[in-house]
Amino acid sequence: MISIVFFGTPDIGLKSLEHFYNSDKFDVLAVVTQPDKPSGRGHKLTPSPIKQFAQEHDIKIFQPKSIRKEPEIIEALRELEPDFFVTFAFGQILSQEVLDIPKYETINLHVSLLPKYRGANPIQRAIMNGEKETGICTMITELGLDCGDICLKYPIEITPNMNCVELFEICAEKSPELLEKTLTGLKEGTIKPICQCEDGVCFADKLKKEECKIDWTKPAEEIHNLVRGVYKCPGAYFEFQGKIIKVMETGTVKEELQGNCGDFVRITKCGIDVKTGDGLLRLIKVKPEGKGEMYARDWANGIKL
RNA sequence: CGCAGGAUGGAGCAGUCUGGUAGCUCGUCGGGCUCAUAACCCGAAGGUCGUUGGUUCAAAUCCAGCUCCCGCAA
Repeated sequence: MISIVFFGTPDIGLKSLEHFYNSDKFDVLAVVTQPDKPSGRGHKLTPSPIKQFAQEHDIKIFQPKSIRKEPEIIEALRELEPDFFVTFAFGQILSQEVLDIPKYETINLHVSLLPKYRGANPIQRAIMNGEKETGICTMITELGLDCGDICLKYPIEITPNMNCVELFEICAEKSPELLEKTLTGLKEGTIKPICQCEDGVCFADKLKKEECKIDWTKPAEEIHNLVRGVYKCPGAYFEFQGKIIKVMETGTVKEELQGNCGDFVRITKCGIDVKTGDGLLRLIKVKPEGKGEMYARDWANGIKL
């Protein structure tokens, strides 16, 4: 029996927490998650998905504003005498004092092939940059940003039209097994964590809203990568007649037609072809402000393009 | 009580202000044209206008409640 405390906030970690909870090899002593935040329409106070799971299954919950500055919570965690801390998209930086609590280690799961894409938005950034492959890996948590020694890696192929939500799901799906192998391997001493090579380091900065606005002078391929990289969170968009039009699904067309960048140069059953800096971008599904998701063709139809 | 928009045949919309026969562009089905088509022509089916109540001779339209969808913001 391996005892753990799970640190996580969004739903990408749910499957992993669930796996630990249901496994008879693990004992989830507690969950640490971000405080409830006002969210959604009406700004209602909403608990994190991890907290909701913990509530439903009577797992002890800690919600520090900042775990480094709350000695009572640190003390309470220490009294649990856990074997491991597991962090997965927790959203707060731990202190050395916290890292030292577990009997073995504090393990972080990061959704990239480190040392590439350290930081906040590795999944989206990998797609935006047109990567063909990414992955998940477990590491010994150290004070710096995603810089600890690597335990295990699992590569994941990024297919040409995959969007970030699909990739999120694959990562969430594959994580429980990797975490389990990591913890059991570390406990048995069969895993020797390896230092990250500093050569390939790059960072996945937090997404800014402005980055999601489509620049039609860029190549179609690049815009396509943006669209699927930021799909639904928050979504690539452009403005049309004063309204924000989110672009949900696109394709690229290797063809050049007369027109200026951003012009709708052709409308067919398949969608709206937009002139870009290089090639055409085919809008397949869009979501106009205040409306639901719809085929680009239907949108064009309704506004009589 | 954070700020808005919306619900009308299968899809996307107009009509609502100023109450009076349900409209447009697509799709579907049938027929025609064409070497052919995502093109064109002819015809047809398909809607108790989100829901409940109120006002009225008469409500998609005006008034009130409810449900659901959804953008911003956080």
